[in-house]
Amino acid sequence: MTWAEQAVATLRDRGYRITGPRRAVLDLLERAPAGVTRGELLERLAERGESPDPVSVYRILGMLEENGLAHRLAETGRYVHCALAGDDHCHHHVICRSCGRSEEIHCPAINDLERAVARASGYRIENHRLEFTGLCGACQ
Amino acid sequence: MTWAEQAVATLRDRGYRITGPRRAVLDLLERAPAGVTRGELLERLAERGESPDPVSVYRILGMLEENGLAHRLAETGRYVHCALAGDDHCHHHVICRSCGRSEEIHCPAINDLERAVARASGYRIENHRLEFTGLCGACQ
DNA sequence: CTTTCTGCAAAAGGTTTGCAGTTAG
DNA sequence: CTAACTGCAAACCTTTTGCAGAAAG
Repeated sequence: MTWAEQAVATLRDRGYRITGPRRAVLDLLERAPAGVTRGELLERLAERGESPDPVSVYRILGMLEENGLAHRLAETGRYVHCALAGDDHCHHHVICRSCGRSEEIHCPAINDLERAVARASGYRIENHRLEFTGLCGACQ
Repeated sequence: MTWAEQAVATLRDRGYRITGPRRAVLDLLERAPAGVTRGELLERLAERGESPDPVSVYRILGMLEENGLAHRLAETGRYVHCALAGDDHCHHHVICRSCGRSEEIHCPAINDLERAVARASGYRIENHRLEFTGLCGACQ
């Protein structure tokens, strides 16, 4: 079962309707190892012959983000799909500054860090966002 | 020596000119514990009777960011001033989702994490950005 | 059939660019 | 004095909003 298929199932479960534009965006997100900007998304959709309204693409991306299926990287502004890792879903990415490629990473160590930060700052921590930038294997 | 004074010295060292608008922005950044949006910056400048061109404020914020003196939080889009911690200058913040307040935090543990991530992903890591969100002491 | 989603038009907002005049050093 | 910075005007791009028609379930 591919990521896009799982995403479709998740959305259906939550009462969302599965439309052409939504399928297309999910599919493109799945195929884009470096993520995509909204503009690229529109271009690629056009290449395929599908041309949903730019406004719809906006709304779809927003909806996917709210549902934890997509994430916009702060560093580059590109959208990436998120692994469907249930509740331990979190925002950890490594991003290549040369080719833009990015990977979702798993780092349990962040929890210790979180606890330490909570203690030191007096904040009750609820969420976090972590992005590493550098060069991927191919670009070094 | 206040942060703004140090920042002025740093900029002068690097050949930048110290102008009215630049002083004003540095001063406001120093006084804003929750950071400021560009819009708020303009309002507060107006309240003080100074009214630099919005475009200049843009350019000043950009310049400060390039020089590691200010940082735009991805989570909120607010600008905060960065401690002048020489080369270990990095982007670690805790942000209160209720009042917007934020603190720069120091967490050496990130270096271990960075090494682990580099090993696991094959990327050569050069930089990172870490933001925790939650509730500050006063807002809990 | 009903509710949600899309497409379209238009507005609102944020950011960039180029250039002439001003000012810091 | 001279190079750097500001202010201004305009362009540009991104994002939002409202609404009527289409389509998913």
